[in-house]
Amino acid sequence: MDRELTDRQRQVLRFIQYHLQRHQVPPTVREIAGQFHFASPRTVQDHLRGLIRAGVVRVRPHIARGIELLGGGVGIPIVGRVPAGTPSQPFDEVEGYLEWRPLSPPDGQTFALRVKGDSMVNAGILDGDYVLVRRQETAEDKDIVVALVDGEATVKRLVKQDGTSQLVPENPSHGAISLRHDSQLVGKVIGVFRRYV
Amino acid sequence: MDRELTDRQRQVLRFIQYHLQRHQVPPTVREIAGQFHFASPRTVQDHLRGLIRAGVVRVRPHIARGIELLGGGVGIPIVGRVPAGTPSQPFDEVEGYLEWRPLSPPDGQTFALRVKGDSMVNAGILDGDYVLVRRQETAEDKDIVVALVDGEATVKRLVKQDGTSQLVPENPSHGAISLRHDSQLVGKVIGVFRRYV
DNA sequence: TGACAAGCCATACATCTGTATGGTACATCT
DNA sequence: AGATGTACCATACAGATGTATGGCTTGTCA
Repeated sequence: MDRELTDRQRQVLRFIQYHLQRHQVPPTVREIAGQFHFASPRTVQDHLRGLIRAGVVRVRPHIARGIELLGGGVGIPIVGRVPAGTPSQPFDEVEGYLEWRPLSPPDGQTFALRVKGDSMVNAGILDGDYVLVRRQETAEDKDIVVALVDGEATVKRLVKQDGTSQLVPENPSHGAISLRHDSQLVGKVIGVFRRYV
Repeated sequence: MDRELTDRQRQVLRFIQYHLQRHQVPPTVREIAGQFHFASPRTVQDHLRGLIRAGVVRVRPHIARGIELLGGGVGIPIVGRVPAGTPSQPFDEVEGYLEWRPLSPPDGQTFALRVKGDSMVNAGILDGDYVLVRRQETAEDKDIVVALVDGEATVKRLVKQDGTSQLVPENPSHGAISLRHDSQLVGKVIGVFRRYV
């Protein structure tokens, strides 16, 4: 698997990406056929098989609109060079797609949490930011984690030293909290998202 | 339209959101019925009609999996209280869904850019972060913007004062750049995304 | 008490949809 | 010359799917 895509296959893949962005659902086999003026659904099957072999797509069998994109493509295009002039099709300078579906595999173990307070400002996590958290009960030294302290969820950096664990803020005006047995680790912060109104 | 949702309707909506996150596609009418142990697809139709009247959902007629969420819901669930115990069904404590589809309407005016340098650290934008940019040629005072300076894209805060415009970094060790006519404003930063490996 | 809405059920049907069978045309590589 | 792979076509079919018709029950509100 993971072979090169042919031109046609790339076109089909692009259309699937486009359809997903536009309609929130992948196209049916016949909708793809319609787009490319294929007279037979079989033709689409062939191309899909190619995409599957290349490892960029999965198809849930016997399920309507069962095409799933594996490599991403649902999101915001990441441009390499910023085109100065016309805001035309960015379709070509695109380096990839920024998305967080791969951050959230279909296991329900990823969630978002709104940050309260400024204890992590020096790590670039501000009040009101969203942190993306993957649920797990252990973490490495220096990981940024979410822990339950006195029933409240806090975001801190985990520092393991001499057999003890501490929740260390990234703000000189806050103190560290030693991770006691009653403080429970909820998960690891795998991303930060901030939105300007 | 835009009336209150009933409890049942809210549950159905939650399930649609959950299904979208999990499978990249909305559920079929019968998949919803299965989830709630409805014996008849008609029951789902009733609830869908309610959701349509409430304005939170659109249904593309006669199209498989034609349910479209209007208010968002494709993304990572934002939890209110962090459940300490079992990572069970997430779809009840969910406050909303973190997503950036609303940031990127299908007009191709939004793109992402990888930040180089630390000139905006004090605004919580670090080296390697992605900024989400909406293309526009003007911006307000205090907006964080992307501008082309000497052919390079930079992220700075725009400060308008006494009829002049300046690109001001959020880092004391960097200097401001006056926005000359040959420096071109590319767009406004509407979001920041950072991913921890 | 009666109107009304919410929530549910049973059944039916045309069409949509994934998938299979069995082909043709045209390049490329051996 | 033969094998191989890509790209396409015609047709068929079982099951999935949206949707309609016609009900039933329960609680609410006037």
